[in-house]
Amino acid sequence: MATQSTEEYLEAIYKLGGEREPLAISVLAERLSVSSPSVSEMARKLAEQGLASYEPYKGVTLTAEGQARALAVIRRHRLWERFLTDTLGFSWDQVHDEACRLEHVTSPLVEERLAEFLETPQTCPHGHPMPTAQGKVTVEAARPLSALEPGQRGVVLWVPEEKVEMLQYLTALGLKPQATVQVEAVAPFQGPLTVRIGEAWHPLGWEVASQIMVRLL
Amino acid sequence: MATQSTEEYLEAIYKLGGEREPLAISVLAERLSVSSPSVSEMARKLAEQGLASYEPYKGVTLTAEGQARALAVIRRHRLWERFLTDTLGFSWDQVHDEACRLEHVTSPLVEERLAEFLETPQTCPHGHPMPTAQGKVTVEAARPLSALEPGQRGVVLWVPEEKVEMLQYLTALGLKPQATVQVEAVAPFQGPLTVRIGEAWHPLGWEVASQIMVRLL
DNA sequence: TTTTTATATTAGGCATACCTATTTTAACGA
DNA sequence: TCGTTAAAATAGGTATGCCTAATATAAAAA
Ligand SMILES: [Mn+2]
Ligand SMILES: [Mn+2]
Ligand SMILES: [Mn+2]
Ligand SMILES: [Mn+2]
Repeated sequence: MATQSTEEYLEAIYKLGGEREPLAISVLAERLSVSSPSVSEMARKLAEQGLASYEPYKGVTLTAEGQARALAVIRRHRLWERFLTDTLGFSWDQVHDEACRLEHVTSPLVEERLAEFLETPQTCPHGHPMPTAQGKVTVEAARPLSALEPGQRGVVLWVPEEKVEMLQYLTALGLKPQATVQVEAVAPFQGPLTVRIGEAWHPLGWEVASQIMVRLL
Repeated sequence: MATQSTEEYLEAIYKLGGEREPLAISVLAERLSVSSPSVSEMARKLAEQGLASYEPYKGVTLTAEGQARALAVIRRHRLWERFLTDTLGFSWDQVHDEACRLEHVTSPLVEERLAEFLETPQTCPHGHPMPTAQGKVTVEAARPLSALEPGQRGVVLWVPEEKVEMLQYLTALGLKPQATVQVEAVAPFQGPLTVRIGEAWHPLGWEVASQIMVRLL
C-alpha cells in the first residue's frame, strides 16, 4: 500500500499539473514544504513503484496508475470535506486539514458508503469536482474572475480550498460556488476589480479575483 | 503530539489492565504483534514522555496523563465504530479495523461534533462503554456468561470487539448487547454451556461464553 | 543453594522520510 | 564559446519504529 507520505506527493503532483507534463522538483518542494532533496528522493521512489516517471533534471510526471491513485485520494478528501460541512456542520475554512488526514485512512468500502450517505455529491464544499469511484473527473471549462470584462457576469465554480483566511473573507463577501457575480470595473495594471455580488458592490484585489474560477454567463 | 504508534501502545496498555498494575512486556508484544525488544524500547520512550512508568523486568503502567490519552483514543475509536454501524450501515464485525485507523486522525473538534451528531452514544456497537470527553469511563459490574449457574439469566453487556469470525458467529446466535440469555446447563471441566437466547437453545463453547460479559438478572 | 528456564534487555540493523552541506548539471548571457 | 547562475542531484546524517541475535536477569525447580 502507498504510505501517507506517498499519497500526499501523488495528490500534490496531480494538482500541480504533473498528470500532464513534467513537474519541477522545486515546485513540488514548495507546495509540500519539504526540501528539494526530499522531493528528488521521493520522485525516484515513485518511479520505482511505477506511479510516476522521473527524469533527473527534467521533472516528475504521473503514470496512469499514479493518476488513478491520486484521484482516489482526492475523491476521499472531497467526500470527507462534504461530510464535515454537510453532516457535522463545520465551516468550509475548517475542513481541509481534517480531510487531509482522513483521506489516508479510508478504505474503498468506507469511501463507497460515505458517498452513498452523502447522496453522491458532485463537488466538494469549495466547488471542486468529485472524481468518480472509477477514477474519472470532469473539470468544467472555467476562467478566473479577473479575466472578465466590465459588465460580464459569471457563476462561481470553485475557489482555493487551503487558504483559511481567504475562505473566511470570501464567506463575508458571499463569494461561494453557485453565486452570481458581475464585474463592474477593472483597474489597470492588475489592479482591483469592482464586483457586484447579489445586491452589494465590493472592491476585490486582482490577486484574489484571479483565484476565483467562474463560468461566464 | 503522540504518534499513531504511541497511541496504539497507550490503548493496548489500558485495555490490558496496565492502567492499574504493571503490565508485562510480553503480553503487550503479543497483543500488538510486535517483538518484545520493540515493546521494551517503546516502554522506555513512554516513560520519558511522562505517559507511563516503566521499571525494567517489572513492567509498564500508565500515568494519569497516559490514562487520559488512552481514554481519548478509545473514545474516538468507539465513536467512529458507532458512526460506521449506525450511519454508514456497516456490520459490527467490519468496524474495528476502520476505527483503529480513524481514531488517530481525529481532532478534538471532530470528536465533539461526531458525538453530537450521534446523539452522545453511551456504548460502542459491541457494548463497551464510551469514555466521556473529560476522560472518565464508567464500567458496569459484569461477569462472564460462563460464570452463570444453570437456571440463571443475564443481559449481555459487551462482547469482544476485534474477533471478526466470533462476531459473525454471535450475530447468528443473536448474542448482542441488551439480549437476554439464560443458562440451561453447563458441562463440567470448562465444557460447553447450553443457553437459551430468545426462544432458541444453543450449545456454546466455554471459551466463547467466557468472553461474553453479562449483568445477572 | 545451585541450576534451569522463561522473560526481558541490549546490541546492532533496516526502511521510511525527513534534513543540511556539497557537488553536479543545464541553461543563459556575455 | 565560455563563464555564471539557478536548479537539482548526491553525500551524509537524524528520528521513528520496527526487526533478529546475543546477553542478562529473575523466578522456579532440583
Ligand atoms: Mn493528506
Ligand atoms: Mn475542497
Ligand atoms: Mn489504531
Ligand atoms: Mn467496539
